[in-house]
Amino acid sequence: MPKIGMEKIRREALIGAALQAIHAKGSLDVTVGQIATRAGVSTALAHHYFGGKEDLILAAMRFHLTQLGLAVRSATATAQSPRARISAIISANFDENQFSAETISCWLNFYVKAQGSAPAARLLRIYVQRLRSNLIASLRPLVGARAANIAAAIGAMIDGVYLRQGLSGQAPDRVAAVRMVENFVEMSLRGAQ
Amino acid sequence: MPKIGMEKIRREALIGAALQAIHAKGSLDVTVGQIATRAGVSTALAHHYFGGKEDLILAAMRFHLTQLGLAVRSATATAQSPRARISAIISANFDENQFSAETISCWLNFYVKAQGSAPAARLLRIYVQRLRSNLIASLRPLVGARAANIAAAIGAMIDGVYLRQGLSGQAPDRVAAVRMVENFVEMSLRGAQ
DNA sequence: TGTTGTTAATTGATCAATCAGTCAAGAATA
DNA sequence: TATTCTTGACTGATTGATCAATTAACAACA
Repeated sequence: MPKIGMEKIRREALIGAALQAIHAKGSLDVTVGQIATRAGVSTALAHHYFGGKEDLILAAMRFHLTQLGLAVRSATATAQSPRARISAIISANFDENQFSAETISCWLNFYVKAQGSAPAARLLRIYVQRLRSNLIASLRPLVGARAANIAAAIGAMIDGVYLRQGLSGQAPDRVAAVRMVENFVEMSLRGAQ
Repeated sequence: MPKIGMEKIRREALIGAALQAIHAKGSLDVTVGQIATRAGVSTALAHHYFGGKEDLILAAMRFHLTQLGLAVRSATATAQSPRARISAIISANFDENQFSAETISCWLNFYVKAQGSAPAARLLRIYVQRLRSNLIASLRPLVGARAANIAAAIGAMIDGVYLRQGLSGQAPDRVAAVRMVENFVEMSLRGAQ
């Protein structure tokens, strides 16, 4: 029963289905057919709206990138100090939506995809860059020139926690994750004069 | 011109070729044919010696796991104190062989594979577990009960550095990597009483 | 030494399965 | 009717895996 203005609905459904499928299989090696079926449409329709598998995957990446961006902006909006902004950034990176089993396995797969796909690498670099500049902006008033190094370490630690969470097979522990990174931040700030 | 005793030679050649191919493509999505050609043998021979693609990939994982284990053991052998042993472990994880573009992209792919393959997950957990217990053993005399948390953070940071190195596309900077982790260790030890 | 049988090593050819992408035609709405 | 939406059916290409057949090394023996 075709209706008017289905494009947006279908695209969103297909992106959601792609993310589900990636998580379910733990790999980007999902067929367009599996994604389409999950979205309740035909393979041909997926191609019709996205042109090809590659573009569908990239759209799924962009979706998560946007979600994370929104979470960070929302969390930092109410922060009243540089220190509070740092905590808000960290907290947003580990919030319920980002630090879930499904999202984690998708990010992990995107990282691997980036090794062989220039567009995917570009998208991931946006994430890295954005996190980095957000952190540095908040760190500089507190630690000056050390901001860059500390930001890099925080970023690596966050990514590492994601990586290991994906491997553990256990339910993500947001509190422990935040505590680990916050502890590092505290030590880094204390180490500054 | 078949000779006797080729099995060991062929297996090593195929494992090496698999690692090269994985790095070259940046993905585990390499065909048995590509690997076999790189090793200078036929597809059928690869199957003959490894049973199937899965086993060949797992053998390649085991190879890196062994190499890393040897590097750590060799580095810690001469360490005269718990603190020195920690540095030796970190240094080994970032030595020339481990922290190379080829090895990094392989590890990254293995992490993803572990999400959908129980045997691969088991192998990776060996690595995580071994690093963890090595670190804790050396940390406990220095920081007591905080050892477990610090070890987890060090492990996450190491993995995170690998992850980001894979994405950067630049030549690995071992010195900077070691400095970042060592700096965290220093802060953690100073934070102990 | 020459002959013969046995085992190890290796491959070309091929199969069955899977998949991304295409297209023309059908169905619903305006 | 024109437009939008949707799909079944199909294809060209790829891939992991299999297997019968070939070649060479080796061993026992005459």
